[in-house]
Amino acid sequence: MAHRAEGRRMSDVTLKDVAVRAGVHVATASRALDPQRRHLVNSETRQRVETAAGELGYRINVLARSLRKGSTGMIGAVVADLGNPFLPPMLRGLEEVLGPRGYMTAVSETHEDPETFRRVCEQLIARRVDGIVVSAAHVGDSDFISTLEKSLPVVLAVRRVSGGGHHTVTHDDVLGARLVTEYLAGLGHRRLAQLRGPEDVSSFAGRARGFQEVVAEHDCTEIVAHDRAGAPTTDEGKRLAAALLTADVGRPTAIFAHNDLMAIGALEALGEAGLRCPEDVSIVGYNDAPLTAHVTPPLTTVRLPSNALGRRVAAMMLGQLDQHKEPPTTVALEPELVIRASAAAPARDRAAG
Amino acid sequence: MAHRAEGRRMSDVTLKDVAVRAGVHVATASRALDPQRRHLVNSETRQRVETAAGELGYRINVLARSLRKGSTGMIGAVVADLGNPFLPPMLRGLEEVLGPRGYMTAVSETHEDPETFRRVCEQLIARRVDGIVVSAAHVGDSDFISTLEKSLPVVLAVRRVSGGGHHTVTHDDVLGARLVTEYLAGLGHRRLAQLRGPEDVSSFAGRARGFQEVVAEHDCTEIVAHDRAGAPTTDEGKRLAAALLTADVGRPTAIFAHNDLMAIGALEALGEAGLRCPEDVSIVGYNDAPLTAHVTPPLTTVRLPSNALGRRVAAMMLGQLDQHKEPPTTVALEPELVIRASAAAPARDRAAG
DNA sequence: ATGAAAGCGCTAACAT
DNA sequence: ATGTTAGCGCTTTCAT
Repeated sequence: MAHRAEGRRMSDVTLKDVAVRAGVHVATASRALDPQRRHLVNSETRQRVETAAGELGYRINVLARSLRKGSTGMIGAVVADLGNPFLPPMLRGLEEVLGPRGYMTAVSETHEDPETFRRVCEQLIARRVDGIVVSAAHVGDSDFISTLEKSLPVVLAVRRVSGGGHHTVTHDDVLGARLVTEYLAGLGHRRLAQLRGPEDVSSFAGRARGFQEVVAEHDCTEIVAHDRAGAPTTDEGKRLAAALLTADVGRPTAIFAHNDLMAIGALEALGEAGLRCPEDVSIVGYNDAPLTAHVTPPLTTVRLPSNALGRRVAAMMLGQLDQHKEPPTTVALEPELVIRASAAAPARDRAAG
Repeated sequence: MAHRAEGRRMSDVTLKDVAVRAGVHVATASRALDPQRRHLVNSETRQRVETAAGELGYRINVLARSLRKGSTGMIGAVVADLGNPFLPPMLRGLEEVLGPRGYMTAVSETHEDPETFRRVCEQLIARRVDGIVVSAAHVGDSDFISTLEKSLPVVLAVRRVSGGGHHTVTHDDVLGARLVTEYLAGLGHRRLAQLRGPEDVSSFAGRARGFQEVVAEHDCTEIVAHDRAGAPTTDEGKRLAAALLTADVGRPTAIFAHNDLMAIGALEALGEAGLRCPEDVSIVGYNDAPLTAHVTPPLTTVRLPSNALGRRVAAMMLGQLDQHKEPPTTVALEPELVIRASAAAPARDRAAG
């Protein structure tokens, strides 16, 4: 822009310049260049304007347009951590449906920090995005989300907040955990444990609940870890699993890790304890992250329909953008158990014990 | 915004509203709310303005501000695929240095599609971002990048383009490949092969070159795959490796895969051919992606200083933003060989062959 | 079919 | 220390 360059830069070419060169009024130039209104202008004039624009290297100033029109055509996507394997497919799903409708998606990270989360959201509102997709919420963020909703359309993706009342699309984490736990119980396991992720994230809370429901229904025993993961990482998984393996109430025959990283950590802990998977202890993960099929043993885990989730989120956003005043609903998409080799029937002697 | 809501929304509160409520002129309100100019206003008046702003839930309209000031405080980051493991740390590096300087980073994906690439860049320029970080370039994009540079500061990250002449920060891929290949040669391997990624991406081109340099220097033989990967995926790696293992010129004793996914694919191909790694064939990957330490055997690979790269990129961007007219330079950051278990000395009989 | 004029919300130069 | 005025680049009535 002018303030920074000595000479005029291409982006400094303005609609007025184009109009002058084409010998028309800016209003006409504006019409000629807008797909929506080009039919209002003589096709010959339009030609002239288009040529002029091309020759000058004109690029519309979306800032000015947005200011005038009151909308930016931007959707902000706020995610906790781009390292999460389900995010790329989800973001792609968003683009796939928002893009053709003329919206551009901009992704920002919070790194799971509440303050950054708020700052990023405020920032996006200040920039007048037309809507925000929040995939970084913690369960206690309900009031804050309500605040945001006073300013613009919001859709919660992946993570819900307590209380409901917001437009949200999540994975069905309770179901996912039930799938895992029922599979384990069906295999004959009775002494089960879970490696829990941070409970202020609805995904982990849901998995914990699904697990416990099934444990209760099948009269299994939950071997409880005294601790829970600070962050759901490989190291934390290893630490928690190690504690579990030496529990004074006896060790579990199967472990449900709330995500694949912790499952891999548990695998490591097993190895260091001289135990084998799945012969001595079965392990199941969650997310079906890349490469989980290639660890040893290949990890049984849960696959999430993340691309579909992104598309649903986008559809819900469009609903709000288009003024369909649908009441807030939360839809939960069904995950799928991927059976590989890290879980098997418990050894005879242990099952009997 | 007004056009979409029936009632007035919080974001529709304007500076004028604040000024009226505080009983001052908008200009005064503007000053009072700007950290840079608050000292120009009586502290008592400032109080009144701040209170009024707080009560009304005023949020500055960055669109209007940017239009007036001629800069947006936004930096666009254009990446090929968020699934790439080196991107999150790099993006974080960007934020870490750009954030404190008042810039916000917005990430967009191209999915490796040239048309999307151009569209996204144009879009960002239309939105008047202050600069673009391009991490999705193909080697032939030099002219296009030059075009962009006419409009705004550009820094190339990770991938360079042919011809040079742009501000760029990359990983030293030639060095990385040399590290791998020298390690392999040092182990005693003489019959080497590489699994090449798409050659229109500088990273892969560099790795191919480093590999071939060392092969020539150590009088090794490159067993050439007739094919190359369309996309550097596990499946492609498996396909290429399978072909290599049945090559009529005899199979290699070591394979350098241009990334970890292809290396894992090669591991699979080995397994299906009844061969063991590293006893029969050594395999080395690239990127040190998550979980590569946990596959069997743990993958020897190359670790990239991606966070540092992001920070350097940001610094280079700030240099341009701050008008230091440094000439375009390209800096290449050194990667590091991570020795695990997928590469070992070749078996005696094969080494002799 | 085109032009004139107003204004989106803000900041900067210039008064006072 | 505060108010006045102009204008960033565009779109949108309203005239013609």
